[in-house]
Amino acid sequence: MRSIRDDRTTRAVIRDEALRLFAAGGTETVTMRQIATAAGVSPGLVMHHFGSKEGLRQEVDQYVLDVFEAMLGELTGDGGAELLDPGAGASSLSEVFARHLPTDSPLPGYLRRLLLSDTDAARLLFRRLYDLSRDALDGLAAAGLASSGRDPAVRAALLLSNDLALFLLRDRLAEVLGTDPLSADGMTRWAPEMLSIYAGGLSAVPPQPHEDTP
Amino acid sequence: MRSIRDDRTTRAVIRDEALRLFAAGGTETVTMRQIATAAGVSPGLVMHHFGSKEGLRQEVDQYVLDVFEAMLGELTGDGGAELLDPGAGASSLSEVFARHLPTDSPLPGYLRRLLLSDTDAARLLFRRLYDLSRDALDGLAAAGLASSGRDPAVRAALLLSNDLALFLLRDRLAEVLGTDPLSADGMTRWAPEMLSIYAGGLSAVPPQPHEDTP
DNA sequence: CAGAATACTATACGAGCGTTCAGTCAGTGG
DNA sequence: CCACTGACTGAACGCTCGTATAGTATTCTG
Repeated sequence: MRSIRDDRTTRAVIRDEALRLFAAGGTETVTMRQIATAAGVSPGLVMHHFGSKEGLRQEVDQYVLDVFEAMLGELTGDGGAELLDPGAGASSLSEVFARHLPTDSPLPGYLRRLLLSDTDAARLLFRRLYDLSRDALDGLAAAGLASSGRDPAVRAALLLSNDLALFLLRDRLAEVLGTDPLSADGMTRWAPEMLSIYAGGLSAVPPQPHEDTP
Repeated sequence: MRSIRDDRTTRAVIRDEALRLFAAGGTETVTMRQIATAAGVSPGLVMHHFGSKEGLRQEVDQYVLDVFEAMLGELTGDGGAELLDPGAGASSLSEVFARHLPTDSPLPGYLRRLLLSDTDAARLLFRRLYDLSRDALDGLAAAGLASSGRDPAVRAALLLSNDLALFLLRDRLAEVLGTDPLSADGMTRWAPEMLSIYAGGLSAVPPQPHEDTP
């Protein structure tokens, strides 16, 4: 599967193919032989580089975690002030990720499986995201842009949960809406609706969309 | 694993144990031998009753779908008028399911795996839920309790997605909140926060909780 | 350029998988 | 009482899995 003019090392190619296959089918279902074939090498070489299937899985895990952590790093520090500002750029985790990742990136799919797996990596990642959500809510509350609610812990969890649902149900949502919600087009449909509810609840009448930026 | 005084047929016991194991570990990971052992029978008997592992899987699928469909049936027809009424009973799918299922029921877990699997059963079920969500939103809009939003299709999908997130992220949410969000206690924390946002957005100051019903 | 290290392949092994099959046992109708 | 049927067992089959190992190419290094 290696295309001509591929600067990655063979080791990186194997890791990337494993990531892609794991994201599509889960780590249990994908076999070492499938990974080897996809990478264009022998099964033995996969063992040579990663020691075992578990070793490969852990390395892919760490790789994905590092990529997301780098993205998350961009969000930290601004206290989530971008949220609730329809004119500004990022307004949610999903949006940030969607902007930084190509549409066909296997990372969202891998993240989905990782988050739902019963592993320490999943727990750590979710805790990290939750803390981020709490900080963002605190920032919004301090700026007077939102209330922390009666139960701030639950409210932060709820906001995070709503956001992650876009990831988890991506395929199902794409089917009923006819648009991938993580694509650019999908985001322009999804984000205003979400922001409208967050701004004024379900009863509020949303403003008319404007075609051009004034 | 069969307890004394078990009125179920052996076939039903196998089906139930398979459901429990499938919910916990996924259909791919669980082996016929594990199922047989859990049901207290030989592997051959599982084959005898269900023909193949795939046959067993399909029967469990259908069984779970039937149970959920029965619950969904209770919701149909009222147009979702219960929603947004903090005093009334059901206000979301999650709440209905949580009320009808024991805390340790394997069904939510099975539903989670089913919904995220790339199967026709998953597509059909999600479509069914989505239609239900659209009907509920229409009902709310007709009753003047909510706006359909700028993009009703997206708004209905968003409400459904938020609701299902509770199912999908149940374990992770329980970890950070210290309460299972699908338990009775968890619901009394979660629901008011959700309703508050739906009623007035993030900025609205929530009313103080009242200990007794006046 | 020799030699060591590393990249890589081919083959094989044992374990565990879904499935098959011959046979035992209990109940049932004629 | 016999023949038949469905429930059920236990051993075995063929296959695929992850992994080990021996050996060959390639690259690095002094």
